[in-house]
Amino acid sequence: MVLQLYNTLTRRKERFEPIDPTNVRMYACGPTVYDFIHIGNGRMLVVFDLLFRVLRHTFGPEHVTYARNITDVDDKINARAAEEGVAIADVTERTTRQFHADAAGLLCLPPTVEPRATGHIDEMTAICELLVEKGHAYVAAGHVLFDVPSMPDYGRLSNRSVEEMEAGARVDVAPYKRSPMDFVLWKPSKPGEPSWASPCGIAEPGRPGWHIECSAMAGKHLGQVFDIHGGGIDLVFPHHENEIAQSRCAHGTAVMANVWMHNGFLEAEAGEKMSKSLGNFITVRELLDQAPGEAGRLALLSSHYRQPLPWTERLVFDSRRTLDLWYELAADADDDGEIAPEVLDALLDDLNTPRAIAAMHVLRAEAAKGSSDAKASLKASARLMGFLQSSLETWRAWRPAGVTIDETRVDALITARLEARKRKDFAESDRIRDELAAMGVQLKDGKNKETGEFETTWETKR
RNA sequence: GGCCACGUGGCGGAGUGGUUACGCAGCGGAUUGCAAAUCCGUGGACAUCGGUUCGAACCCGGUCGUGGCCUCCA
Repeated sequence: MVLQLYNTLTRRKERFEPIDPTNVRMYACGPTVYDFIHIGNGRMLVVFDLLFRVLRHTFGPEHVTYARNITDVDDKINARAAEEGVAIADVTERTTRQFHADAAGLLCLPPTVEPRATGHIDEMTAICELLVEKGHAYVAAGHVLFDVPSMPDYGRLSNRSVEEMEAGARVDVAPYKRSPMDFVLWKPSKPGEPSWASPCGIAEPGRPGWHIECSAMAGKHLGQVFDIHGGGIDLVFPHHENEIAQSRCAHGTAVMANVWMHNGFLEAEAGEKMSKSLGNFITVRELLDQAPGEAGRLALLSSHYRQPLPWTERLVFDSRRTLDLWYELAADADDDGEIAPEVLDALLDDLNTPRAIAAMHVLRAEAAKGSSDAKASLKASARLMGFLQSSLETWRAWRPAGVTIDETRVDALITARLEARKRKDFAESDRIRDELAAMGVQLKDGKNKETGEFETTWETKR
């Protein structure tokens, strides 16, 4: 089985052929750092992290370069800083720290490189110069604007023609634009806004437009043409379309990236897109407060990445239960198990995570019946996908944010209950169980697998 | 208005021209002092109408419905 990926550019699933198998290069559009990310951003992180892991497995960990940028210059950041009365850098640094914690919380590996927009201003102005030089951009009223009609196949990624877009255009047409679809590469800064020396002979200082930072960073870290570019489906137009326009016209290449991948949306209740502007979102931080990160990760991978994913508390709950079973079983599994072919095949088939997870359920059942091969395979397969990343003890010790339980007291009560049970004093035994329940502790009676002895474990109520 | 997805059992969710997806819930059983947890087993589906085909949930067309993009957005 070879890796196949769905390519937005061709609207087909295609066999993945890297430009250079010793250096497979992928780029994903990371966050604009002005606030906590929400779980839709989390889905993108997890999906491309999984792809990163699959590529590393296929081509070797040292043969994959994953660039995921941080956009730290943007109007929303400026607005947030003004609102809080703090320096812009305070907002971007704090939010970047939060973002790193959230990404790690969802078990995402750090990308190979994590470029920041503000560190690539020179590359951005260079692209502006190049585009003006080549007749694909022009200067007007202190702006550098991309000249959309100068690019014959503009709109190929989103499958729309300039005429169509103009027909339904809701964009404000600034008077200095030659064509309504032209977009900003560089714009003047107002006093108090971050600013840099402008390119193309513009005297006033300015700042970059929205799309140019990705062209600059991808070009610098991955080259003029690279393998995979990803992001949320809402980025297809205009963001990725414009990135493509800038990069291809500046570099004179036929493509910017060979494969374009886009993940679908999370849906809030009523099948509505979850988004910041609608306000119907929950943050990754809130998710990580109420469930272990791996449960959130499993929930985010529970439908195929291109499909919409209805988000419910139930989904997170079920995901956590599933992981409970995997953790319990894998605890004493061999570390050198084989990744199950069914799991790997599913992942290689355009990251078919629901199929991979179904295969894991089958392995789990076999492992539960006593197959040590299945058990080791379950562990290896789960690890490939970014699960079972901690010990059983750590997994069990997870607590929701704000919940503190006096474990010494819990242990004492459990011991007292076991003694009461031995005396067949079930009234007392049940009373203690109720007392623990009131503390938010759920008891689980069972038999020790090895000794066969009766034993009681516990967890926080869910 | 233009472009693009999607419509599978109570819920979630893969798949696909002819054979079990899978999970949760339900039901039955095992276990348990009783629960919970766990384990085993099990019923139940392919929006609608036509067409192609020996055979379609899967291909084609119409209809109905839902959602997304076209503006900041993962």
